[in-house]
Amino acid sequence: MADYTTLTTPDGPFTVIALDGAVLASGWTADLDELLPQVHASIRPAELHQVKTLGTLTEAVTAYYDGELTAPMSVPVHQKSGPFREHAWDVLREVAAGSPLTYAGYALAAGNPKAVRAAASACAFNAAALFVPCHRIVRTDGSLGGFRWGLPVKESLLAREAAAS
Amino acid sequence: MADYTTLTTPDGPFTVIALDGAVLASGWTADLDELLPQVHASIRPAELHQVKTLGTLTEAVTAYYDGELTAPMSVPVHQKSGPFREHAWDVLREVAAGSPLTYAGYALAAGNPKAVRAAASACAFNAAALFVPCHRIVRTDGSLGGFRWGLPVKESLLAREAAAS
DNA sequence: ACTGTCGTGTCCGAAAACCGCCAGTGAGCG
DNA sequence: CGCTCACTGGCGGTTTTCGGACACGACAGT
Repeated sequence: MADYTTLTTPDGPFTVIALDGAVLASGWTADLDELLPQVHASIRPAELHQVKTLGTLTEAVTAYYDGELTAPMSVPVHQKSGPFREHAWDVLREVAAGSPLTYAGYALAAGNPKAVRAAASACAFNAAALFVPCHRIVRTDGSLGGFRWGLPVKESLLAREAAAS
Repeated sequence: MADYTTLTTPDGPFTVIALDGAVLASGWTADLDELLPQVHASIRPAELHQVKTLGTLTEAVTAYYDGELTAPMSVPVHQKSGPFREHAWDVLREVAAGSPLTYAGYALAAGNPKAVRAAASACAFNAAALFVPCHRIVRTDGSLGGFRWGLPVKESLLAREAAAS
């Protein structure tokens, strides 16, 4: 039985699903059916309970939009996959706002320069958007690449982080 | 971190691995490497700690060999598999000593008369020998069938239980 | 009698499909 | 000649799918 809440942001409604104080999934949508399937089947909650706030988790989001860009990086996140992805996600949380990485650079940082495509998969299957800042990875040629929650949101996030640094 | 202990029986050394008072695995061997792989990977303990006794668990075994054939049936057992097997294991614990069942009869009792082969698999993958009395299932033609700990042990157990009833 | 075939649930290994990419090509254009 | 752009093949980790293997027994065909 996990909790969820939706809050309003400049980029639209942002929903967070959490269990035991750790984020299971999050993204710019108000639709749970878009969010739940991203949670690895083995830890997917059977039931959800709507709450007004998730304490430090929701605070981190509002803090982020108030300019404290590092706030979401320190909340616990719980997601499962293979060894490479899990490590890659950890690495991703160390990437600083305002200095985006290319997919190739990200693969390198994750310890396997040749695993570019796998690194892109790690981004694609990251369920905890914002808390694990997959939006900070862009293509080598400077174009944005993909984003589950829409490229406009990715662009907005990057612009906000670039402006603050 | 689970506990284990080995005790001596008329049928040879018998080892029990237990966690939180429930049997994880057991069998007529003194070799942990024969026992551990039987525990479902998702609940397999990383480390083992040898103990002198496992309290009621070891008492149930000695009681059994003293003639209290039902003693092992009431100790908690913890093992994981698919729905059919888990149910089949529960059913198996209700089979009385001294009145062995055929594999076919066992499949029937487990609720799926056609799943004879699956029932045999349930026996084969039962990790908690004696506590879940898979030795009480024999072939339709009266021959013993298989037994992970050696057919002589299976025969000895059945003879003991037949004599007492 | 003896031999083959199928049914059933679960696990295991191998193989294939999937991808939020990228570097190397070759054609088209000014 | 220099540039862009569309196309292609290759890259690696994970998930999904598929085919076989089993502690057997009933049945049909030799």
